[in-house]
Order: sequence, then C-alpha cells, then structure tokens
Amino acid sequence: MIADVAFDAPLAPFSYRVPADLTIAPGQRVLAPLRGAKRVGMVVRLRDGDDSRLKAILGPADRAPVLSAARLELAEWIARESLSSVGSTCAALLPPPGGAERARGEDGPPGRTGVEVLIGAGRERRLLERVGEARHALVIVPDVEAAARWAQRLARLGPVLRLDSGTDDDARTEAWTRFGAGAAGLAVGTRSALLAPLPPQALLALIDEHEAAHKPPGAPRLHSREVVLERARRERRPALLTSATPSVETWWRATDRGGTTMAPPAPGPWPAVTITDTRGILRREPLTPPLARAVRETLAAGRRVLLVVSRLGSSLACDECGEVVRCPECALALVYSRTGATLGCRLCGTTIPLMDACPHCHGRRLSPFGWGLERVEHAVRRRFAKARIARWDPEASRGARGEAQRVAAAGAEIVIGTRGALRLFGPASLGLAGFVAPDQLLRLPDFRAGERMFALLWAAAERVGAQGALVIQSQNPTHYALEAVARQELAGFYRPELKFRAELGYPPFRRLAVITLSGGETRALADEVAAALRASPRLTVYPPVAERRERARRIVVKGDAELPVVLASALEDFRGPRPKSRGIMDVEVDPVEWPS
DNA sequence: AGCACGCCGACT
DNA sequence: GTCGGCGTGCTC
Repeated sequence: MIADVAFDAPLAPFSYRVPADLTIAPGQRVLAPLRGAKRVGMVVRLRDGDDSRLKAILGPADRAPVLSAARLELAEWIARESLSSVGSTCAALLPPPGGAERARGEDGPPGRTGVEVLIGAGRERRLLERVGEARHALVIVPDVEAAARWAQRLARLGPVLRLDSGTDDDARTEAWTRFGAGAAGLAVGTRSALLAPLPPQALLALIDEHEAAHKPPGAPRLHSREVVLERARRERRPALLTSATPSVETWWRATDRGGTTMAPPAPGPWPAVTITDTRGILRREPLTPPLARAVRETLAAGRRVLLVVSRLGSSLACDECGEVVRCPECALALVYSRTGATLGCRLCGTTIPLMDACPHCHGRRLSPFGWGLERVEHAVRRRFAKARIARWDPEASRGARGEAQRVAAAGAEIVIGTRGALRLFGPASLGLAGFVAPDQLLRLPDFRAGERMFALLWAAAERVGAQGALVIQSQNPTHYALEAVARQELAGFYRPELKFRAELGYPPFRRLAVITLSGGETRALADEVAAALRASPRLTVYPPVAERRERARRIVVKGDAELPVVLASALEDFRGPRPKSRGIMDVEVDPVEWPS
C-alpha cells in the first residue's frame, strides 16, 4: 500500500510505503521521514502499487483522521484556489497534531442551504437568535480578540469551544476533537477553525465578512469568506454573514445574483454628520472651524473626542478642486516619486512626468501634502492646551508601550489616533468623531480605496450613535461614500462603486492576481512568465513592474471567475520543481491590500 | 589553509 | 519550508 503524504512545504505530496501493521486513512496526519528528519504530513491518498522502493511511514501523528474525505477535498480546493500546496494549507488550517478522535455524524444529510447577509442595526443580535435556533454553529471571526468577545456572547446560548490560537495548543487540539465528537454545539474560531468537523445541523457564520483580517498574510491566502461559502455549498448548510458595510463583492452577490439573500438594513441610531470642505484652506491648520467648534462643544459637554488621522498616501491631490491625480486607464491614484519627478501607476506600470497643473481644473496647487499623527497632535495640543490629550497608534507601539498608550487614551478627553482607535470607545461613549482628512485614503493606489474609506466612516458613525456627532473634513465633499454615510444609506455607496468596478474591470466583475518574481535573473524570468501568461486568451496581463529597487518584479493579471485554474495552467512550467537560481515566484490571488 | 556566509537544490 | 552542501571570499 502506498500513501501520498503532503508536508508543510510548497511541494506536491510524496509517496511512502504503509507498513502492514499500520492502519491509516486519508485525512489523517502521520510521521514520515523527510530528508532524514521525522516530519508531520497529511495523508491525501492511499493507493495500491509497488511500494518496495519507498520509505516507510513511521506512525500516526493523530489517533484518527482530522479531516473527513469531504473536508480533505475542501482543503484541496483551498489549495487549488490559492495556488498553494495542500500540505501548507493543512498546516495552516489544522490544530497542532496529537489529538483527533473519530468525529461522529458529521457532513450529514443534505439540509437547507443558502447564504444570508445580515446588515444594519441589530445584525449581531439577529445572528445570535439564528444560532440559538439552530443550537449548532461554527462562528468564524477575523481575529483572536473578536474570538474572545464572541465566545462570551455565545456562552449565553450554550457551551462554546474556542478553536482559535488564543488558547494554548493542547486546549485547541482538544477543543477541535471535542467539537467533532459533539461535546458542544457551538464553536468560535479564526480561519484556523475553517476545516473543523461540524455536527450535521450546524450552521456556518462569518463575522464582519468585509474585514481584510480574514485574509492575513501566509498560507492559504484565501479570504475566510470564500472558504465559508464553498464549505456551506458543498455541505448544504446555511451560511450567515454579518457586516456593517459588506464587501463590494458580497453586496453584488446579494443584489445582482441569486443564491444570496440580504434583508434591507434596519436603520439604527445615527449621529449628526457634518461634511466640511477643506479645499484650499488646510495648509497649516488641521482642524477647520466647524471641527474645532465641535471639539470645543463636546469637551464643554463633558464628552470625549476622537480625531481620526488616516495613513498618508504617496500621491498628489489638487488643493483647489480636491481631485486625486489618477491613471487615465486604471483610475488608481498615481504614485508620486520625488526623485524621478514622475507619477507611476501601480497597476499598468505607466509612468508619466510630473505635471505642473491639475488635469481636472488646471489649478496649480498639486501636492502630496497630508496630515500625519504627529503634526495633528502638535497642532491640537497648541489649540486645546488645557485638554487631556493622548495619541493612539497601535501599529507604532506594541507590547508594553502599547499598554501605556492604552492607559493614557482611557483617561484622555481627546484621543488622536488611526482607525484602530475606534475600538477604544464603547457604544455611545464618544461625543464626537472627527476625521481630519479621510480622503487621504483615496490617495492610496488601490482600487478598494473608496471602499476602505466608506467602511471606516460608517463604522465610526455606528460607534458614535445618535448621542454624538461626526465631522468629516474632505477635499471631496460630494464623494458618494461621504454622502452615503451622511444619509445612512448603504446603497448610495454600492451603486456608484459597482458602476466604477464594472467600467474598469475590477472585482467582482473580474478577478485579479499579483505575481511577484524575486531573486536570480528576475528580469528575464518576469519576461518569460509574462509571455507565458499572455499566451492565455482568458488573461489580461500588465507589463512587469520593478519593485523594491529592482530587487523584484511584479506582474498584475486580470481574469475571470476561473482565474486560479487558468493561472495554474498558464504557469505550469514555472511552478513545481525548477532551478531556484532562476528566481522564486509568488502568486497572490484576489489581493485585498495592494502590495506597496 | 581555515572558516563564515549565502545561495542553491533536493526532499518520497 | 528547511536543511546540508559547497562556492566565494575574507582573514590569520
């Protein structure tokens, strides 16, 4: 008997002899010799054949298969869809080896199926009701913090197991096994719980489906949403997605296509939203008079203020008309290179010389000017000298310094922070959320820039609630994302956004992939890869663009719904065993953050 | 000559 | 992904 075993490596499975006294099954992890070492691998297939020249499997790594046949197939689908190996997919999505009892009664009888998107006020309460009715559910959350929060909320409905890495390895492995054995009806976890065994009647839930955290770096490089939807489809289970601001892809599926339903949003409490026009006036003062007044009034009322500062883009905007200088073909913000005095498109690679007048209004005040945290903090301290002011920048300071920041922020009247600072404030605890220059987000060279800005503003409005105010300073005061937030009207964002995506061929209408070549003869390799891709009539291939000062090259590809399969066949000669001296190739399908 | 480092390629 | 092999090049 031969077993094909997949290891945590970008390799196809290897074949081993199964000793006569060893009983193993596909979906079970085993220990096998690899380059002299004892390594854990996943048995993907058992077959007959001449095994006399193969090395023998050393023994089981789990007492029983961790994956049923159906879930092993799902893992293989994930690997195909993300162009990664089954081995690294399994390694990323399974608990540490050592446990696994035989799961009972999973992958059960066909049930009612369908995807439902829950939006609007009370969406999480409605989800909990549905979970309570089903009494069996796996709830997938974007991060460990959310896992802890949801474990508490779900505990009111029944015993909950945590399948995320917020608990230690042994506990996680045990929880996985116990959930499969039916010890509890409810489980919560991050994407590492996506392949957990499920009772037949369990529903699948995905919290905050629009979050980029559902697709963190590293294998299997697939958004949890896609795995949840595929699993629900295969196992004929209901899937529930929650989101304040669904991804444009999900909105489209729910409104323009069958199979996904979405009830109209229940409008909840909403703050007074003020949009102030900053064109031409924000050169040395980060707060416009309306925002400064709102800060003063909020402090006088004894309530707290959050000033949100957005990441600086490296693009130019016109200080007179507010327009961002964009690629005429791709509509991405062009990236400004000071050294070359050029503007470049991160998608099609076009480079144009820096112009001296705005292409829209011919104004002469094009600049990369923006507000960063430090500059805003400095100006606000000067202006509100008596207020207790704290800066919140979780990305810049983790660990002990982060804790000190958290304490300072908790006691502050004015918190100046990045978007993550919203989490510091409980519901209705915020009197004012002021956005200094949210359209700096529009200057990011990413077709999702508008979606990001919209999600951020909407989340802030929900957090502030009816008892507070939202002031948005903008150079694009009539942008549809801002108007949609001001009117609390989701469709006001998605309608024009979908039109834009359709016109320029962005998701959900086309799929994108980014192929990065690094090391070795990068330039020649990139040209070869691009040529191979161009041979496929189903792909739109953009010219290779230099990255990291010529140390890497990037090729962007657009394709249809079958992009992973088409890419895999076009890149056949470059994947698998190949001299590494030629450079290494990395493929990212459906990127959520544009590589910068 | 002796060794440190980095790159390459194989791994069943 | 990970490790050992071995080449280049630096130092004693």
